[in-house]
Amino acid sequence: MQYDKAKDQFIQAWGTLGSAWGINKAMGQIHALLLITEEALTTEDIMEELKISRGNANMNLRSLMDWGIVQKVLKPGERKEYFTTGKDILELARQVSRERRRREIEPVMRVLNEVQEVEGNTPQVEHFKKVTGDLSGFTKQVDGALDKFIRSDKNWFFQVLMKLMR
Amino acid sequence: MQYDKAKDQFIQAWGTLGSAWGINKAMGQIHALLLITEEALTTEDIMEELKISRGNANMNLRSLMDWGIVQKVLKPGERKEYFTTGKDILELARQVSRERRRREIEPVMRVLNEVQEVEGNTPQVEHFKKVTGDLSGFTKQVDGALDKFIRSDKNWFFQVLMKLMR
DNA sequence: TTATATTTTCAGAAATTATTGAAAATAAAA
DNA sequence: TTTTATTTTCAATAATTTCTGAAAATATAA
Repeated sequence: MQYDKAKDQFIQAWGTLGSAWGINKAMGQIHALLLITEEALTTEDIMEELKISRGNANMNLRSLMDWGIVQKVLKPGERKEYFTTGKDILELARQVSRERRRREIEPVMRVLNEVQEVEGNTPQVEHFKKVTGDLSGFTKQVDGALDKFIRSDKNWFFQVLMKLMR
Repeated sequence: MQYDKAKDQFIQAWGTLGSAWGINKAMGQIHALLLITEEALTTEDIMEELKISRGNANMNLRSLMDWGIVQKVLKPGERKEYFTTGKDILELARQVSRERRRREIEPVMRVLNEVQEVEGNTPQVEHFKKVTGDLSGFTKQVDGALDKFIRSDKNWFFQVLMKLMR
């Protein structure tokens, strides 16, 4: 397979995966492009490669920086800003976990705790408390494991995976 | 907190969480409603509770059945169809994992394998192979662990979580 | 200071996704 | 069979999200 073809397929796939997981397609594509490019790129490079507008590129680069997975690089004596992303996949997974935990798991846990305060002891209410309690318990467990993963080092992760597989 | 308020908050939160993870809001809300309702519900019940149209309810119920997390219940002597969802949260997580694996992880792994076949040995191509190779390796590991989880029983899961936490 | 390069913003347009509602299809009952 | 209940489909519409492009803001150089 030709490099340009492979590159395009990868960028496309990364964008599609993003969409399926609630991430803007362009955001996924920019990330993919930065991943496979060793050097940092300018907004214009990205606009050109992905055929998107300046506004679009700028907005999604900002989002990626908000997620903490893309960094601005300033080159001495250059006026333009360059962008790059870390190439360590495990660190990437860790950062995405960290953000999703903060953005989605935490709010859901807050609601689950709140609604547990429901009044009454009809079967209906009891069932509601049971289900939301179960969800809350499960979420807490996952959250704890995720926290451990986020704080962990490379070795820990692979050791755990090994344990899991046996 | 009043039951109706708690119920509404929970349904709302479940819909929002769904959206953030690439699942249609109404789908999440229907699932939430079925979760907290012990008895099976008809399409009309759902339309009324969530104030959505028949088409919408029908479409999203079908999607939920495609995901394997909602079941049709036929009541003897009744013409209407009823719908319900399993109340076991761990089993729910397992089923969602199973489907996401099939729908998203598998296609991505296929692409990652394909693009590894890229020709050339320029630094650019070498870097591309390195990054997609790393991604592929990471994905395989996660996929394996997920597979184990899907096939596992309740005890296994909690034992693993315990190990993870210590 | 003024000129120039670069980034950011944001209103409007385009594209995508979700929803409605009524007609068509299906299935059970009479 | 016909009638009635119920589900499914789908074209039209609405809502939401994404994208554009040009103007405004910012920053650097002259």
